[in-house]
Amino acid sequence: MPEIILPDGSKRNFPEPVTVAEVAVDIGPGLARAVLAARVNGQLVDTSHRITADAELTLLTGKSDEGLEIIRHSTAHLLAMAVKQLYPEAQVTIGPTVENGFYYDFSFHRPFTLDDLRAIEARMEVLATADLPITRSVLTREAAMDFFQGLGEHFKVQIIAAIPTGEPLSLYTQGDFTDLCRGPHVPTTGKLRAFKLMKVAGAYWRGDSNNEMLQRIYGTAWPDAKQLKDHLHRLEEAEKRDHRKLGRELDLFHTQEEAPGMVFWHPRGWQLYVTLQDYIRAKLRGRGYQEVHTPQLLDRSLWERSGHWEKFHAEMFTTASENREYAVKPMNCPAHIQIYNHHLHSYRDLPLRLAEFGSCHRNEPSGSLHGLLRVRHFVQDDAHIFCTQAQIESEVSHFIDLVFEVYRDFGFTDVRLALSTRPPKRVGEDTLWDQAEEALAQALNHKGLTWKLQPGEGAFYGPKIEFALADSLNRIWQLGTIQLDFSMPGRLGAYYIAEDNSKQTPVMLHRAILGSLERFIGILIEHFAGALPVWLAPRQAIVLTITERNNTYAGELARWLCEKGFRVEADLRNEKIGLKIREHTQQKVPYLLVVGDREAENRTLAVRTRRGEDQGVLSWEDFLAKLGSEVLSRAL
RNA sequence: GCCCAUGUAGCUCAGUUGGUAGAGCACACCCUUGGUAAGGGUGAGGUCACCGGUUCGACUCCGGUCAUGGGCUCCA
Repeated sequence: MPEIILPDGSKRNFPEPVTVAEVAVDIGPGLARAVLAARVNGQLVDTSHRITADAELTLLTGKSDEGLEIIRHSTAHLLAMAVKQLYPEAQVTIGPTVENGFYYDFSFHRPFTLDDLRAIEARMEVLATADLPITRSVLTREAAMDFFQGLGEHFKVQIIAAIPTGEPLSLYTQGDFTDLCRGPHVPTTGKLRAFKLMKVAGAYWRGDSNNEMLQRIYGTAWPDAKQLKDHLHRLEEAEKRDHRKLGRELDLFHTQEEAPGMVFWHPRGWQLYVTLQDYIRAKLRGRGYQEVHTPQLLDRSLWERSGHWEKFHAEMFTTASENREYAVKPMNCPAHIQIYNHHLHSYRDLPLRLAEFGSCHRNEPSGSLHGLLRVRHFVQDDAHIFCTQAQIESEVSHFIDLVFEVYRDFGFTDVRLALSTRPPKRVGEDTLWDQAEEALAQALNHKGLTWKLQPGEGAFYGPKIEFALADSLNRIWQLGTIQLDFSMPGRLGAYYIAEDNSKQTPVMLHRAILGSLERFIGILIEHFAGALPVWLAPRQAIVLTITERNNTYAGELARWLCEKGFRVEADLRNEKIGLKIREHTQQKVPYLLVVGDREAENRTLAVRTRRGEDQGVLSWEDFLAKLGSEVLSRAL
């Protein structure tokens, strides 16, 4: 006699055990059609699940996040079924859901082509239309192993072998296809109506680069056709703001074959770069930082002492000259320690904060390069803080404040924090790691911040706090970091004289706010879709003439604004005003200042924004004041 | 580094069983001096990524290299 409590608190009584599907029918035919799975007393189950005792029940449809997950997971099974029907020799492995969709990895003797993908998708459509029931069965681990052994699915056998003995395993069957799966799944394949296969890619079995390369097919799936269409539209929009495309269109930078992973900054891109550097310099002012600059090349022996050579020499660029071998610096810390070591320090000197726009080169794997977001030459807004154990928490705390302030200036308010702790391969005593991890956690907790623990993700020399943010498309980017280092100062002989006249090794904090200027600019471009706020825009305004009669006046105006400290150009070409408006709007210049005979006569300018708004006719001084206040307030 | 795809004019792209290349935009010159998202005409511009092979002949076929793109792995 189960009594079922629904999420709205209402109760329904049944004389005997009922399935989830039967409850849905009891509530209404619309829900009966829409229900995909359910949560019974917190447990996710299929609609065929029989409820035998009193229970809390939530019916899941495609409208809920959980329902959507189930749709995607079931679509992955549908994909595997189609692949097995078309290519019986293909071996199935795993098929989880991912953001916006799913993938399924197959082992196959040849790569899947785009034609294969189309054929598979067509077969999936057929199987979905056939509306095959999806049924669950439970087998012992041994029986399941025998079953997949019999099918010749060796990867599934390996998966089962990795599951602890004694656990019963569930299998899901639809038509002639059966897959090992925890479930739940939609009741029939007909519930899968809006999906699309997106791409095929390689992926290592179990994510290990020593293993076989599998064929991964990615797909997207949604509750209905409209949501699928919207998703595809969002992808198109994201493509439009790709920083590589905008970098070319806005003439900011380029890369070329002769310097893979290294950027040629064009005048406008470099203007942005310098603006960012100036901004960071201004932020460091008054916070006790001192800017330094160190060599690009340092003798190999220094990197051996720092420990980097052993761990990273394959990714370091080297050069030899006059019987010496140098490494192009991949990071700045050993160089900053040299500056620290140049003087004898008292505990009274600490904390000592050395900042550098540190130019670094890392020979990243060729396959990982990506526009400005993953490069081989980049400049970090780097700094190293030398301090005592006791000063760690306050230094970390001040840094967190600084990071939040900086991100807010760019309009990023959704900042996410993570604490990464000791990795398996590391240097330093565990007691040091205990203290270091504790100090970072304390700093976060004392500020009342929420943060995520990332066990094993720390650097080899110390734990770190990572700062990530969400951009206008809700994509997450990791930017800033503060890392504790109990190791390198000791290895490179840094010390200070403590209050008791003893020699002590300082703690070093590595920290960056933007991370690398290159990467940050890439993120900014995509976040703003190229329409940078006035304070960042390479060209803040452009003066457009109606006829060549107005050239002298336009030139005067542009020069005056430049002298006042703004980035303004004049477009004196013999072209129609419509063309000039179009071109500079596309170039996303914030303000277009139109001057014709009327404006020249009255010494005014007609203001139009890149968004097409007419802001009327202003005097020189009024426009200057407007520009000035927007730059000062960093208006977005 | 691994898997797949791609590489033709500054940009976006055509080029159909192998016979040394086209368009639009951009560029140059000329006409036009026009008031808020493309005025008109003429012209110039390519070692078809690079190297090698097959062939009488290769942008086209084959092999290799490099780069780019999408993933995987990695990311001090």
